[in-house]
Amino acid sequence: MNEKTMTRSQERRREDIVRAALEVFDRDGFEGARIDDVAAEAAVAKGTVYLYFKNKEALLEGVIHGVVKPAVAAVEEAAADTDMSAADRLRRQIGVIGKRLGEGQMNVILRLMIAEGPKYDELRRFYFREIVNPGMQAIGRCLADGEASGEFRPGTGQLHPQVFAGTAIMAAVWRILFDDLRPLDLDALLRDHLDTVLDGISA
Amino acid sequence: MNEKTMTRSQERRREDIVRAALEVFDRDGFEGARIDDVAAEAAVAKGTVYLYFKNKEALLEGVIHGVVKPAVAAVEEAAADTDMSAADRLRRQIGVIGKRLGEGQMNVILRLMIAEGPKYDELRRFYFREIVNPGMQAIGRCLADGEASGEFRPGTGQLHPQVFAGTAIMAAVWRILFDDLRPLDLDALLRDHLDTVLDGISA
Amino acid sequence: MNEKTMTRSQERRREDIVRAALEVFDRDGFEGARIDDVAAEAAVAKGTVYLYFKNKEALLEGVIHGVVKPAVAAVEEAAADTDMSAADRLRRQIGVIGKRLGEGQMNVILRLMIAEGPKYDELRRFYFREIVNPGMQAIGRCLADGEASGEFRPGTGQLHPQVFAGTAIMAAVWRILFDDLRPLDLDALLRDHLDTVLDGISA
Amino acid sequence: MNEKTMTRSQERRREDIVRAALEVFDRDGFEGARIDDVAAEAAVAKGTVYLYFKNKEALLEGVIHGVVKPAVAAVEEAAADTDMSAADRLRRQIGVIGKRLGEGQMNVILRLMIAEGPKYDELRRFYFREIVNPGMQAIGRCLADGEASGEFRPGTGQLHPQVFAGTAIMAAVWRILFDDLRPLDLDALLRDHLDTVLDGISA
DNA sequence: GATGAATGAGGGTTCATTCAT
DNA sequence: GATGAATGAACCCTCATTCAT
Repeated sequence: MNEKTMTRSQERRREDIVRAALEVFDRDGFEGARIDDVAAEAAVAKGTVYLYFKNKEALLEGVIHGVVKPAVAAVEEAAADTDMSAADRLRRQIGVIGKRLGEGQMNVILRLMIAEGPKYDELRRFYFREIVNPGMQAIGRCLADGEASGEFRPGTGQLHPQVFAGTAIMAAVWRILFDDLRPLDLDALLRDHLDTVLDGISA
Repeated sequence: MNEKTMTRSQERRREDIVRAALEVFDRDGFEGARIDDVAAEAAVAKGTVYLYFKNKEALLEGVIHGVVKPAVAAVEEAAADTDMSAADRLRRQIGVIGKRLGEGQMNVILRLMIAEGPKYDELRRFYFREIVNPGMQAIGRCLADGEASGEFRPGTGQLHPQVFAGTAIMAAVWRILFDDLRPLDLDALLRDHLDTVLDGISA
Repeated sequence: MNEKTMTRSQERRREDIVRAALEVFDRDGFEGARIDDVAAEAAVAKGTVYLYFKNKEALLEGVIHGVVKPAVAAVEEAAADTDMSAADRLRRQIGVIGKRLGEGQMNVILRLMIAEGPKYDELRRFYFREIVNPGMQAIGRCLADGEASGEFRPGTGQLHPQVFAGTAIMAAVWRILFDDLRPLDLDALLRDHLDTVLDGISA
Repeated sequence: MNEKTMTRSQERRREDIVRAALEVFDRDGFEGARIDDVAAEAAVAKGTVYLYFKNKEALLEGVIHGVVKPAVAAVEEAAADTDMSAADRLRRQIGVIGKRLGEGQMNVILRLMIAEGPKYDELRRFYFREIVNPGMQAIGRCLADGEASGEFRPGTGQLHPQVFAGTAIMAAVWRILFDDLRPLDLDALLRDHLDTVLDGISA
């Protein structure tokens, strides 16, 4: 099945399988997931999965790419908005990252990456290159711009961007592990975080 | 094998197995780990593993307990030190968490928890109860005490403790996934983080 | 697809498929051959193969028939030549068998027959009836005629024809298995064989 | 499972599996054989087969080695007997080969070699090196010795040994394919063959 | 008729767990 | 208690065959 020559209905089928795989991976983890279940969830025969993905690892890639690619667009779009103040840009940037990670699909991707990434080098590189690095750089630019404009105090541009993204990661991990034990108010958390760190860097 | 009636050498044996399992789980993940490999690494026969742990899940528990229990002590110890200023206590608290998560065994535990936690409820509860919740509470106490003493600005006691722990989690995840692609200076990162958030909450 | 009502181009298509199958069976064996590969080799779609052959076994039959039928004609033609001396007729007969088996397509057929024959009874019967038995009888007639005419010593007519065909079979098997390890000079081998056995039976 | 450190009962188990595999391979061919059936025939669990053979190919090797090795001894023993006349030595040599190939296990091996040999290079080389080449050389020595002693006519030493082994191969193939359609009297065939070729080369 | 995507039974292999020694 | 051979359920993947277009 050539990816370039897929018909409309084939593309839909491929998406069905990716969607099903995401769901099953979320429920059972990657190793624990059975292709049988993915197929059933996608309402296709087991063999059909292998028409679209050459093996289970390719399916994992498909799932991760499927979620990461649109997210890249969102991060880029947030970064492109350069009219606002540095603080507002930072708020927006962190907000986008936090929302994606704290809820929905990117949450599952993070879990898959942490669980399976160490075994699949190319996947780790892809994830770093496409989304993590650009995200860190976007934050870094906000910091540098804010310092340059005098909005943030001197030295802010040198801070690790991870300081500003950490809470979003924490929220994601919390959601994966403890959401039923102690639910987290994502918006309030991100607000606390931003208020605190922005106060910490404001001139 | 009753845990109460173990001889000295049996306890040592058990520890060998736990140590070996931690190593193999770190290398291959929990699902990817073979009991054969754990046994070989511990220099015992495969059947012996089952004398000390009734199945693979129990071995996972053993590994996690083995790392978490001493860490609990460290967190408690850090929290007990109430002579210092709130800021110093917070620095110390975050430092302990960050060091444990950013390097060494707790890093592996976090990965195991994120990967397998959703499948093993009791483990998640244990992890939350024993280490996460106490850690969050210890941070919360620092914040409340600092606010009460006027060291931190009003409202600080209401902030989510996750704001202060997030960077440590981020460091752990980074170490798991990207350490070879972009190494992280853990000390510098934690310093950036603490400087920023402490500035953000200081009165 | 009724074999009687095929158009010219359909017949050509069928032959293409048979030719392709012979090639793939030669390369991968019958069990190892994939219908996909046969179709690709014949430059038709996979489904098309099933328009001409109801299943893989029928394709095997088609391949074997396709090679055996013309060979039958050759054996018959060689047998029909009754003008020559018995020795010359025998030489010719063995030569035809040896050439067919030692090189080219009949070689592949022999391999397929030995590998798959035991599983496909009808095929074995066909092969025996159409080519093996007639071949043995043709040799037997040469021997009997030569004995009757005094050209061969008494008793020659009672000898097993297999004695005279064995070297050709050996050559075929050798070619299948050891051609790269120790190439065989087919003509020289057959000459040695004929010289020896003819000396052995000459009056 | 280390082959050197096997206990008596493990060796017996291994032999059981090899024996079972030979039987199933004989019945269904190598590709058609299911490990399940081999295990059942050997009265062990499927997994046990994999304790003794790392995969199906290794099992095929085990089967072939198991039959070829004792046969090598027989060929060597027959070749060692240098007291007899060249003709008797040749009779004996051909007899040993013919018996082995015409009946019993070597027959199955030949079928397996012809069917699967082309796919398993190492197996072909092993078979050639261990049994075919030594067999051909043993025959060649008989011929050369007989010529040297004047027992055989000049030039006999130059003849292809395959001329003398061919009928045995033919018998084997016949037995594989046509034994039910036209049974072969192996002893009579070999006698015919030897009488004929020995007459053909006698001085 | 021709196509090739879809199907799903089947089989090789792995590995957690058991148990006889 | 310690061992490691034995077990068999489970699962990924292949590929002959079908069938909607």
